[in-house]
Amino acid sequence: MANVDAREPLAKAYDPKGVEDRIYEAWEKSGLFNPDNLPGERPEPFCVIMPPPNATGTLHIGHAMFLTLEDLMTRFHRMRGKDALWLPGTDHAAIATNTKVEKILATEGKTKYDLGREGFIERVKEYIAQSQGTIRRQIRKMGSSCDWSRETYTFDDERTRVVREMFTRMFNDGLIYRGYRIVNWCPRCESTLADDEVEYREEPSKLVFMRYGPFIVATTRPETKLGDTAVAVHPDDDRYKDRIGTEFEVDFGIGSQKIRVIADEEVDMEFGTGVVGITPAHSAVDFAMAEKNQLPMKKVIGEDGKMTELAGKYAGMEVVEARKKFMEDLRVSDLIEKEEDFNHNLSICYRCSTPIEPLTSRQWFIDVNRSVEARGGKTLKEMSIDVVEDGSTRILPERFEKVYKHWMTNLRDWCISRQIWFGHRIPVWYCKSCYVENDAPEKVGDSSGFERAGQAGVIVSTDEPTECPACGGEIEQETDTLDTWFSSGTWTFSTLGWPDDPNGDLKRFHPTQCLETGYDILPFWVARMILMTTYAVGEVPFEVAYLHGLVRDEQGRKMSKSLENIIDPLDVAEKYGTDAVRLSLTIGNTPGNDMKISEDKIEYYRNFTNKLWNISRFILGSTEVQKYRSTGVPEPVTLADRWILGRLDEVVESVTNDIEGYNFSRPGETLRDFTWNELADWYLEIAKVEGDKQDILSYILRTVLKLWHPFMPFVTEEIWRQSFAEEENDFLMVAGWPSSRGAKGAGAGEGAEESFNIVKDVVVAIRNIRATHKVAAGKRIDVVIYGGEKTKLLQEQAEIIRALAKLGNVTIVESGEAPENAAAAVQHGVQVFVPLGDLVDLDEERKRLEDELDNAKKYADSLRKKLDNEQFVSKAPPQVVDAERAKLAEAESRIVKLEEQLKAVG
RNA sequence: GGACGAUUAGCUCAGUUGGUUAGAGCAUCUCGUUUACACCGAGAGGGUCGUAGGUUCGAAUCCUACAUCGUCCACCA
Repeated sequence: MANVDAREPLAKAYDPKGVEDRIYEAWEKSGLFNPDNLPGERPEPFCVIMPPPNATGTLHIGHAMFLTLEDLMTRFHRMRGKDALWLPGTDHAAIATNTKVEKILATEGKTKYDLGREGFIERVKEYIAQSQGTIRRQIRKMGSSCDWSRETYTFDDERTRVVREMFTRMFNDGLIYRGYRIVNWCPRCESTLADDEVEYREEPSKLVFMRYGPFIVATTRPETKLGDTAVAVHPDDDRYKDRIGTEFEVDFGIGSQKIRVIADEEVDMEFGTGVVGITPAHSAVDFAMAEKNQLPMKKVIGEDGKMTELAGKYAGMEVVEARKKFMEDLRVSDLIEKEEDFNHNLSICYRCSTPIEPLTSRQWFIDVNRSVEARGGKTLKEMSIDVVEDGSTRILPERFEKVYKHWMTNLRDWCISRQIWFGHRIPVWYCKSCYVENDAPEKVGDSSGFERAGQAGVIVSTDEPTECPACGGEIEQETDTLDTWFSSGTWTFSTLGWPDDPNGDLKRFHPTQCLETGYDILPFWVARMILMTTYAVGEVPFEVAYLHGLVRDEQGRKMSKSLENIIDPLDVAEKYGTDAVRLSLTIGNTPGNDMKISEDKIEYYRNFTNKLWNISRFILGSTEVQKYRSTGVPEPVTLADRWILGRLDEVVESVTNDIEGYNFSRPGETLRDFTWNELADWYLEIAKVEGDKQDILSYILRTVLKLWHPFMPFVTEEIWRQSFAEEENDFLMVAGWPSSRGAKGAGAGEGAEESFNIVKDVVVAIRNIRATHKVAAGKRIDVVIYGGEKTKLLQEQAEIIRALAKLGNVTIVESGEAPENAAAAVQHGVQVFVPLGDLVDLDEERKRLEDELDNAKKYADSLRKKLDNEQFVSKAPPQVVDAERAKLAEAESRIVKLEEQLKAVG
C-alpha cells in the first residue's frame, strides 16, 4: 500500500507481473480467506467445496475456468457479508495415479510386481508428495481465495477414517454386500470398472451364424458360446413360439451343453435369426435375462483373460487365440452357416482403452434397491431421486435434471471393489479360522451366496482389528481397494468434519450452497455425492449443482496434445495477466454449454484490464487525496451526474441479481459496457468539460472497483491498495458490496437517462455529419439547432455539445427556416444544421437525406398499417397501442423535418 | 434406438415470462496522436434470426415436422 500522504501516480500501463504474486501473498497473509477471520457478524453461510484436482496433475484451462467461477462466487458472497468458505483439496485419483506410476515404472523397465504391493504404494506416495505442490501453486496463481488452512486430500487420515466409517455404516445397514455378479473387467488393469467407466469404440468384425442344435444363432463372440446355458427368442416370434420352455443339448467339442429356450421381449426378431445365445457369465444383458429366469451360469473366461477349465480343450488359451481355434474347429465340423461383415461396438477401458471382458466375479457391491430403515424405508435410489424432485437440490441448467433422473432410475448395484493397489483398502478382515467363503451360486439371481452383515468370520471395522472378535483367530484384510468415487461421494461432508464435527464446520457449512463442476461428471460424481450424502448425513450435499461446459479451442475442438491446440492457462496468465484470463473464461460462458476460447479473446480482456487501470489513473490523478477518501454518496449537480449515478445504480442492481442467480457472463458484459462505453467514453469526457467532480468520480470508481473485484481481483485490489486503502489490512476483497440504492436517494436517475440520451444523440448526429463530409478532425465548426420542446434542455447542455462535437458557435433556438447549404439531421424531433458552405457536398447530402427519408417513410407506413388493423387496436394491451401511436407521431414529424431539409439542399 | 443441445452480421455470441426500425465485441472500411489509455478515440457498412407449416392482433422468442452439426445414454447378440 502506498503511503497515504505521498501518493505516487499510477504507472502509465498496468503490468500484472509482480503485482499478482505480491497481492496474493498479502491476501494469504491477512488470513481473510479463512471465514473465521472475516470482520462483522455473518449469520448466513456461503460454502463451496472445491472439486479436487488430481494431486499429481497440472493446471489446465478447464481447472482455470472452474477456479475462476468458484472464486467469483466466493468473493461476491464474502463482500455481501456472508460467512464465505471455499474449501480446497486434492484428489488421490486411484486408477489414474496407478496408471501414471505404472507408466513411469515402465520407463525404468520395471512393473509393479517388481516392487510388490507395499513398495508400489510407497512409490506412489513419493510421487504424489513431490507433485502435489505444483497444483497448489497453480491454484494460487489463478487468484483463488480458498481457505488453505482447511485444505484436505482425499487420501489423508481423516478422509480415510470417513471412508471406513461410511463403509461400516452401509455394511451394517445391509447396503453393502459381497456377491458373485457380472462386472466389467479390464484385463490390463486387472481390475473391475464401474459401468460408467466403460467406453465404446466401433470396430469392424464378423457376425458368425452358427448351427446351434435346432437353431442357427448369430454372434460376434463365438468363443463365449462355450458358456451358453440358454437361447432366447421373442415371445411373439411365430417361428420359435413352440419351442419356448423346452431344452436341448449341443456339443461344440467340449462335451454336451444343456440349453434352455427362453422368451424375452428384449430379443430383436429382425436381427440375425431372431435367436440369441445366452451367456450369463459374460454379458450384462444376458446376465439380466438369466436373473429373471434363474439360469445356471458357466464362466469360461477368467480374470487373467484366459479360457477357464470349463472351456475344455480351450482352457488356458488367450481369448483371441481361443476364438481362432474354435472357429477352425467349427468349420471342420461344418457348424458354420455363414459369416457377415458387421460393425461391432467394442467396450473398452476408459483409462487404458483395453477391451473390456464382462465376466462374473466375486466383488463388493452397493445395493441401490434395498430400503433403509433409518431413512424412512427408502432405497438409495429413491432418496437420490426425491431430493432433486422436491427441489432440495437444484441442478443448473435445469435440463440436466432429466439426465440425472434417467441415470439414477436405471442405476444397477454399484460395484465398488477394485483390484488396483493404490486406493482406500476395503475395511474388511476375514478370520482365518472361522470364515468360510460361500460357494459361488450356481444360478444367476440366487443371492443366497451373498455375504452380508452377520456373516461369520467377516469383520468390518473403522479401526485396525488384530484378531477375530469371535474366536480370537488370526485375521487378514481384504486386498481389494475402493472405487475412487466411493470416497469422492463423501467429499462435501468428509471435508467438513463428519461424523464428529470437532470444530463445528459441518453444522456451520453443510449442506453447502453450491457445487460447481463439469457436466461430464454428472453421473460419476454429482449423482454419487447426492446418493452418499443423503444416506449418511440425511441432508443434501449442496443446494445447487452448477454444471459448466468444456473449454474448446477457437474452432470448437477439444484441446489435446496431438492437435497442438492447448492453451496453457499459466502461459497466457503470464503473458496477459490472470485477470484477463479469468474474464475471458467468464464472459461468454453459460452453464451446461461448451465455450470456445482463443488468445485473441484473452488479449481483448487484457486491453480491458488496462482500460480500467487508465480510468482509475485519470480519476485519481484529477482528484485530491482528501476528496477521494470521502465515502458518502455524492450529490449530483448536472444532468450528466444524474445520468451516470442513475445508470450506476441500475448496474449495481442487475449485477447483484445476476450473480445471486448463478449467472456470471451477463453481469460481466453489463459491467464492461458500463465501464467502457458509458463511464469512459461519455462521462469522463464530460467531466473534463464540467470539472469539479472529485466526489462523484471517486464514488463511481470505488463502486466500479467493488463490482469488478470478483471478476478481476488482482487489478482491482492493486488500484484499491494504491488509492483508497488506508491501512495495511484494508482490502477490497472484504469491502462491503455496493447497495443499488446508493445514489437514487440523492435524486439521481429520475428522467435523467431520457434527457441525456437526447444530448448524446445530437452529439452523435453532428459527429456523423463531420465524418460523412470529411471535416478535418481539429476544425471547429458552427451549428444551428432548432430544439422545439427540447430547446431548454439543449441550451443548458450547450457546453457539452460544443466540446464533445468540437464546435465553434452553437446557436440553439426553438424553430426557424431550414438554412441553405447545410448538412442536417433530425434526432428526437430536434433539428441539427451544420452550415458548411463550400465544405458541404450537396449531392452527397441530398442522397443521405433521401435515404433517411425513405427509411422514415417505410417505418411510418408499417406503423400506420399496424394501427389501421382493428384487431391490433382492440386486442393488444392499451399501453402497447399507445406506444405505437407515439412512435408514429414522432416518425411523421421526422418526415416533415427531413422534407424541409431536403428542400433547403435544393 | 432414446434423450438433450446448437443453428441470429464474415467470426464469437447477447436477445429472462411473445410487442426494439434485431444488439454487442472481434474483423472490415474511413478519419484521428485533444495532457487517462494507440492495450486508444470518432464515424460507417454488414443480418428475409437453419427450412416449411401452425398458434396469435403481433413470433428470433410458443407449437409441429424436417435439415445440418454436436453431446450424452443404451447397446443388437
